[in-house]
Amino acid sequence: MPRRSFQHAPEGVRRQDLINATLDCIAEHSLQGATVRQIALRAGVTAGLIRYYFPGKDELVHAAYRETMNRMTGQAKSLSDAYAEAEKVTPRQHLEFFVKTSLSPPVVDARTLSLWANFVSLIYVDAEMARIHKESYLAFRNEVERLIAAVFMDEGRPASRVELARSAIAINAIIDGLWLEGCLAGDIFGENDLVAIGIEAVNAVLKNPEQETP
Amino acid sequence: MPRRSFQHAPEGVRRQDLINATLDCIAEHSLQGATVRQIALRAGVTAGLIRYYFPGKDELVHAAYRETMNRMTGQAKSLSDAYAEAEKVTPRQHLEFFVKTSLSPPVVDARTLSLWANFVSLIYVDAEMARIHKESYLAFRNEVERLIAAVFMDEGRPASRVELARSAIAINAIIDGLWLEGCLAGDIFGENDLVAIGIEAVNAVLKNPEQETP
DNA sequence: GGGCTATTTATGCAAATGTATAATTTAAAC
DNA sequence: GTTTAAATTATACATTTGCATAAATAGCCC
Repeated sequence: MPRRSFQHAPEGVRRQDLINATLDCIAEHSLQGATVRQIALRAGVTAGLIRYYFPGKDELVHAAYRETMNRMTGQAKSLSDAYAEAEKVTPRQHLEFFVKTSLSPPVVDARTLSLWANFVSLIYVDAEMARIHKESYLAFRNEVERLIAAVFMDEGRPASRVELARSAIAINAIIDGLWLEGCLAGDIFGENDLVAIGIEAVNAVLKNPEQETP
Repeated sequence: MPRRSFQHAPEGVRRQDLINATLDCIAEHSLQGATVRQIALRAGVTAGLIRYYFPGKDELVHAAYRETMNRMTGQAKSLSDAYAEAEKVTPRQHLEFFVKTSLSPPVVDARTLSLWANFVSLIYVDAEMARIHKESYLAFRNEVERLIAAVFMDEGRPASRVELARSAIAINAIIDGLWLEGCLAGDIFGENDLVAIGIEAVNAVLKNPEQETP
């Protein structure tokens, strides 16, 4: 009885295949359904191979998490940066486009949320997952803060360090919250609604220069 | 060798014990760590008993999810309703208090987020979990909409049905997003910061009567 | 085209998991 | 005090899980 035939995969692609298969399994059947056998089946290899590319299943999941976050933040950032570069836009338009990208597919997507929730569920169990989370969270928030700082600067509004941070937190929350709603109940409102509401809310928060009413 | 001694539990308490034990296991060790044996150990009973109170493990998890969402939305709603009843407050103050409650412990809490993420990770796998999610999500959003409608009414601002819905979505997003940030990175900003930012952002969104700039 | 090494398959294993079932104990009913 | 029904424990079972290891294959180097 001959063994099944196979091919040697080129540099790095088998590794990537395994990561993609892991993401598929997690998104569709949750972590419980992402067994080494299911992952291997999906990747078109046998289960043993996983341990050739990764020390263990945990490390494969770590890699899958990093991949997911890189895709999510990368998508929004690179798309809106390319847009800002191509056309001559104001910082405010740049920020708006960033919001729009963050609130449109494929960032807003049931599958993306499923992956995200599965990974977040491991943050309190696995220290490495916590590290990856913290890293990607700060990356996203810094990006938001950068864009807001540019808006303030451009519009000649001096903003203190803490005021800037507060705005970033609020706007980050708006994006995150709408992203959640869009992913979870995407069928309820149309895609454009989400973007419009997001931009409107962000502008409302930014418009708020004086606060103290004595 | 005698069996271990035990007590008959009063009506409903054993069931509740099992649910609480399940929540503990999930919060601390994720769904993977919430095995029937671990749950039983935590509840101080033996594993077989679970199947006396629940048809299977799935149904126990469903019950645990319902419990969690009831606690979360119940907390914010009942606390702020009691507050509104006790003192004579304006609808705007009522809304602010609701925001405050939603952005303070125990709603904002690492454990709560851990539970929530674990449950959400099952939404796409388990139809009953999806039902529970949809139900509790709509309950929360309706509550927000109700509070906002009262504000509009009180301040004599006629708001169309869709305008109201849009405000509710945006404010809901602010609460959800800040809740997320607070749970995930609670150490970064103090508890009061979160509430202050939330109220400020909500007011900014509400302040925004006219939109179209021709 | 014959070796050589990296890559891949195949098989096995011990531990863990959800569930089923029978035996036993508690405590309420009478 | 017995009887009896409900609550609980104990044990067993078939599957599944991650991992280890040995055998086999593919494709490059010379």
